[in-house]
Amino acid sequence: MSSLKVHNSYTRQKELFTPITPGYIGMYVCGPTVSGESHLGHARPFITFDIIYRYLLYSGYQVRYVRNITDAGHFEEEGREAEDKIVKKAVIEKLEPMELVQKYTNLFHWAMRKFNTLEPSIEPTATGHIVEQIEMIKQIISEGYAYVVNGSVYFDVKKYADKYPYGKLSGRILDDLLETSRDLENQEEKHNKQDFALWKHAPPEHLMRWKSPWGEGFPGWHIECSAMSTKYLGKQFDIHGGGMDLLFPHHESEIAQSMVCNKHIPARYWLHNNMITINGRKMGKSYNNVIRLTEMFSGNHPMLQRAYSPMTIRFFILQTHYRSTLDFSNEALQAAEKGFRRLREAYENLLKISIDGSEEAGDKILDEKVTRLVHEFDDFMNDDFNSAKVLANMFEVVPVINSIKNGQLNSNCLSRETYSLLRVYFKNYLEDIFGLKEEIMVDNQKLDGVLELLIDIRKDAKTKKDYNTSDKIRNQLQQMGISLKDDKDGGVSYSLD
RNA sequence: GGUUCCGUGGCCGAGCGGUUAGGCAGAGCUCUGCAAAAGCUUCCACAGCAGUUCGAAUCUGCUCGGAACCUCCA
Repeated sequence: MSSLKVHNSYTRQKELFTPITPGYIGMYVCGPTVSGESHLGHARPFITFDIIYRYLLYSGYQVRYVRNITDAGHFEEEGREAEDKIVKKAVIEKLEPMELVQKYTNLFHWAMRKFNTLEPSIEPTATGHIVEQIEMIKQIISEGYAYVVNGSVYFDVKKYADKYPYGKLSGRILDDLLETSRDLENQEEKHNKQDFALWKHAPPEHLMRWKSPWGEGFPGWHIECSAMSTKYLGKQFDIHGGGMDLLFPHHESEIAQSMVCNKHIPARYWLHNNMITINGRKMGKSYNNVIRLTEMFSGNHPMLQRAYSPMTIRFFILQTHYRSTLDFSNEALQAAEKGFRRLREAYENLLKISIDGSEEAGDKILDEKVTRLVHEFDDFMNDDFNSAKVLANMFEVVPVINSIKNGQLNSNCLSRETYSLLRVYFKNYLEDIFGLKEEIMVDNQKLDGVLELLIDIRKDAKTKKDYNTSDKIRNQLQQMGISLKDDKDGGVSYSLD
């Protein structure tokens, strides 16, 4: 079997992945800012890194997956706004800041459950780690890489860059930053434009505030991730993930902070997912083109022709490599929905086929092809998590499965061993790694019973060639969104829309 | 302006030197009481121009078009 290679943003290369401690992996992923509702764009990193987390588990690693909740709000770094976003919104909605944070945290968790993502091992909050952040800032000051002005603390990027490679991750050159930095207000506190805040002094109207050695204030944007990743994963860990738009300044600053305190680059492998675009443009609040997850699931948005289920979206995201942009459109979502259903039904057929396969494959060429296609799953995932290629191979197997189910292919064309290989791999990939669960849950046994009865009555009618009755049953069920399908093997199956 | 990336068939998307990727849609056929599903077959490609090479969607150069980051951003 091949070994795992990942594209490391830090080196811009695909590298062989070797964990610091054999068998164990520490992974930190930048989580949501719970000052508002998550949109489709936010779903991508959390689904992407969920797949990565699941694949690492599948590969036999013991993984500690840390994903933070930013509940202290992100601040206008340059201090353009004297108050943080969460507080602003709280005033508008007349809510306590923590009430707002709680509301959106709950909503986020609800969406993650819908997407069938595994819970992280630790989900630390920024507000719960103020002490750690203050300690880290103190250390940066004592190391000489930060300075205090009017109750705020700034990181001295220029000084840092003399000794460390600032800008390596994001491919930025310090001098360019100096020239191109925008002229923003309230910058006079900073020694240099590219310096960033570690701690901000809180003006009197600011509700979220904590005591610190520099007066009352709140933490800067980047320090929480440095503090929490160090606390839970150590001075150096294996994987740091997030959206590409976080490369600069967020992750660059994170590296600088951790470098000063821990003398190590925090993570060995930096993985970044690309953006979801809409009409070729990044989905983001600045562009005013977001579709919220609640809107995706309900279809209640002007750009949506209808609702799209969480699994459809998950499948949609999986069909593309995580480092490519993914363009949203109704057409693409509907194509994903149909494709996913076909794959899912083939999987169910695979489980239904009664194996009277022999030791020897009846069709050696087909058997070898199927075996090869399945064995490639791991190779593709080991190649920087290429889920798109895995799905393509799965779809190549689909006609084989369906043909066997329909009797168009003899069931002993594959060897017994190949059948079990198929079952094991489809289960591992579809359920465990890709997390694509069946959505149409007929958990209601009564409904199941009623349908069985109707199917039975219809079968009798058909035997008597009473097609009026049989068609009536099928057509009316169809109108209710229940499709009856006469299978080749004489059975009848149904699916709910 | 700086840095980086991308441009693949009707749509979405893999591929990164030699292969039919794959999905959705379209066409034809098979199966079927009809239908749906399924199966089989099939049409439609690599932005443009030049170069390297036995061979390029894949490498190089230029042109055109688009995007991300440089500011909160997944």
